[in-house]
Amino acid sequence: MGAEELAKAALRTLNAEPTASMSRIAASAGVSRATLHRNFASREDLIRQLGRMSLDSWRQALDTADVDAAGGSGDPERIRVAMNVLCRELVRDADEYGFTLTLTEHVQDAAIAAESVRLHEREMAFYAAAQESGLLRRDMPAAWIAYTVFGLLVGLRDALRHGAVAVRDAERLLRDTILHGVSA
Amino acid sequence: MGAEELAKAALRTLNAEPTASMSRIAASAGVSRATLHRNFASREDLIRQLGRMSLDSWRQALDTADVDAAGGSGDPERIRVAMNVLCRELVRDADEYGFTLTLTEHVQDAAIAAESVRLHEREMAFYAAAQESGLLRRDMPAAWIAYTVFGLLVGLRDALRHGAVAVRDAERLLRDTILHGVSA
DNA sequence: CTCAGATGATACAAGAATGTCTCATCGGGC
DNA sequence: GCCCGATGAGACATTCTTGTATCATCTGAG
Repeated sequence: MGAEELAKAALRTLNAEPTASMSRIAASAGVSRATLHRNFASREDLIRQLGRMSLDSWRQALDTADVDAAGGSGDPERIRVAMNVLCRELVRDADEYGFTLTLTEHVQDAAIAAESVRLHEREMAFYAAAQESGLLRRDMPAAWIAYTVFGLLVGLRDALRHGAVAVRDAERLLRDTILHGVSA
Repeated sequence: MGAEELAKAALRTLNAEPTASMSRIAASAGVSRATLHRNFASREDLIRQLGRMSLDSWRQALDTADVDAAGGSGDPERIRVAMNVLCRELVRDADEYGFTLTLTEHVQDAAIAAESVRLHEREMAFYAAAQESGLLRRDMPAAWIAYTVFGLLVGLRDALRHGAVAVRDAERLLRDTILHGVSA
């Protein structure tokens, strides 16, 4: 089993059990604790790599949605499309990297924290552009919109985990709720 | 320092640092570890009591909003008022009991898990009634609406914690976003 | 003042998790 | 068949946390 697979196995375990010990993670992955430690020098190292994977996935979501160019263009239609793509990509993230959403250990690593802030600001700038273009309402801070999306991702993660919503409905529900809320 | 104050101090510490040890909790509260243990036999006991406090607060929110009677009445105006009150109460909860929102240890205690399910269903029934009365959209599962509110509370908690939004704006932002989303 | 109760400081044992190490075993490539 | 690398099993020391116990000190009520 390669380091990549092992990391994903660890991710699955930690998604279900965020405080799982190295023993449990190894057992769930079907390898010995020794092998786990051969691939990840320490628990901190493992968490850090998972954090990086999560940030990579987030960055890829922003890239795929092309938020920078779309935001810079100011074109409402283009921004609308980017917003849709972003929702789709973020749903995938929430499903895959769920536990990193509410993980607090990450902040300890300066590089990860810095990258997290950078992506957060990139996303926020996009929302600000969407506000200016008239796509999103202007009577809220762009920062709050970012926290809205984040929070709804957490809610979606839990809803998926508890089986309250089906995966195939996830994207529509998320996008609809972000944009229009739950009012009739 | 009474047990009540101590619990609240512990709550503050755990809000900032969800995995804080008993030593850290005691130090943050300004008491010795011995005193902390005199008030709470074990860490599990402390967490359980905080969980109970959180659930009490949640139940009180539902009670204050009078969701059962409002939902049962089917009166849209009454439901609308209840929804507003519920938002106000939940904002208070998110601020005060933030860390319990994403705490996983609680599930271990059967009584707490059961009560949590009960309140969740109470809230969901209210949303279902709100859907039937025409206040909330019907093209979403009531369960998803509950997760929406939950997720936005998590987002709000973090936004408040990071200083991204002011406490005085919290209620309006939450209610507005829940009901109408962020679209212009 | 006196004393009971609460508190702080400290020590102690038990358990869990971590990180390192060694050794035996297995399996594929040569 | 042989060997090298990866793996599993297990031992080990270390550290952290927890829960308990003991003792000195402080404080407020009587």
